[in-house]
Amino acid sequence: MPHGYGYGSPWWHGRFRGCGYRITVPRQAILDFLSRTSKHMSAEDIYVGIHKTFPNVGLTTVYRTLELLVEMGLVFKFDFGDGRARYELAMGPKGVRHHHHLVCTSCGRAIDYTDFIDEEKELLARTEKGLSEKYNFRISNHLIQFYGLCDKCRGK
Amino acid sequence: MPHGYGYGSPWWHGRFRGCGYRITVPRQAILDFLSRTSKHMSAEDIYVGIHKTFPNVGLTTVYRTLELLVEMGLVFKFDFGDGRARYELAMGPKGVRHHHHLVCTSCGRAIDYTDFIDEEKELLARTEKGLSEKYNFRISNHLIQFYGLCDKCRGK
DNA sequence: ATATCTGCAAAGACTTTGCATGAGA
DNA sequence: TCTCATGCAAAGTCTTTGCAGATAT
Repeated sequence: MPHGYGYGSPWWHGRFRGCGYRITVPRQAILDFLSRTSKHMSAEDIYVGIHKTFPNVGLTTVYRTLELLVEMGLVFKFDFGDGRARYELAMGPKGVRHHHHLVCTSCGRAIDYTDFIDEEKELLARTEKGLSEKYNFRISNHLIQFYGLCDKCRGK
Repeated sequence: MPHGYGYGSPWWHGRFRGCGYRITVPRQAILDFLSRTSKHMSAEDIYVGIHKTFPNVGLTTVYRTLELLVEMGLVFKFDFGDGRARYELAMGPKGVRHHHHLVCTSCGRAIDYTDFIDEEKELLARTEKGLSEKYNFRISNHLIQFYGLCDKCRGK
């Protein structure tokens, strides 16, 4: 069981304890919710999504938890240009699912794609190495997004 | 004179008239200001920057003008993760200067880089073509950013 | 002449902060 | 027990909108 998904503690419990962070109901609810979806959720989406089951969890806690998860590297934060941040789990049950986004500039819809990832990975690895050395940066992450009009919005 | 920089009208006058947009003092001031800098400016940076010379130009107009320029494709809008948008001219006097950004996640500083652009261009062209066909998207733009710690922030 | 543009003030939207209470280890 | 986490309310920031007056063509 690669990432510890089973009947015991979720795999991220150790990660929390290692950092001195507490395992609380809201944090479990948020991580559980994110692990059950493959969409890009806003803070409010998450708040609404867990509200039926956990009505006591406030929007503030959602924001604070997401900030923590992003800092821990468990969650990625995206900006699709509509003024609200989107979040998604960095790794799913099947491990890291490397992908990027195709964002419609008209309706804001974002599509995941995984095409060309292998070639891309190779170029990115080289680029990261080169940039790290040239600019003395410690690169930890990258973002690639394509913008355009989705099929539905092209007709307009 | 490739882009019309000289003693006559700036090259973008025609572009404005072609769209039915008027050439006004604030618009000229903002485009002129952006063309004199190579940095990534926030709306307020621009407002402050032109305020000495054009004290009557309000922040609202800066926002409205930037929105227009982005829509026209004359200006790119970026998000470096600190909650305020940054803008830069899409093309300078020497034509399009294709580059991407290296963003420090600690201090927010953004560095332009143009390394690996040629290889990248080729891969991007193929990727764009493939994605356009597969997802029926009309891709018009892309964004690539690397995140990490800059040399100054690595010491901390 | 007239449709567009502008500035000010106010509103809007998302996110963060203060602080007393509650809960995990 | 004792520090960390939470919820609520309020504040903070960036950005957008309404509207009357000004401006470009």
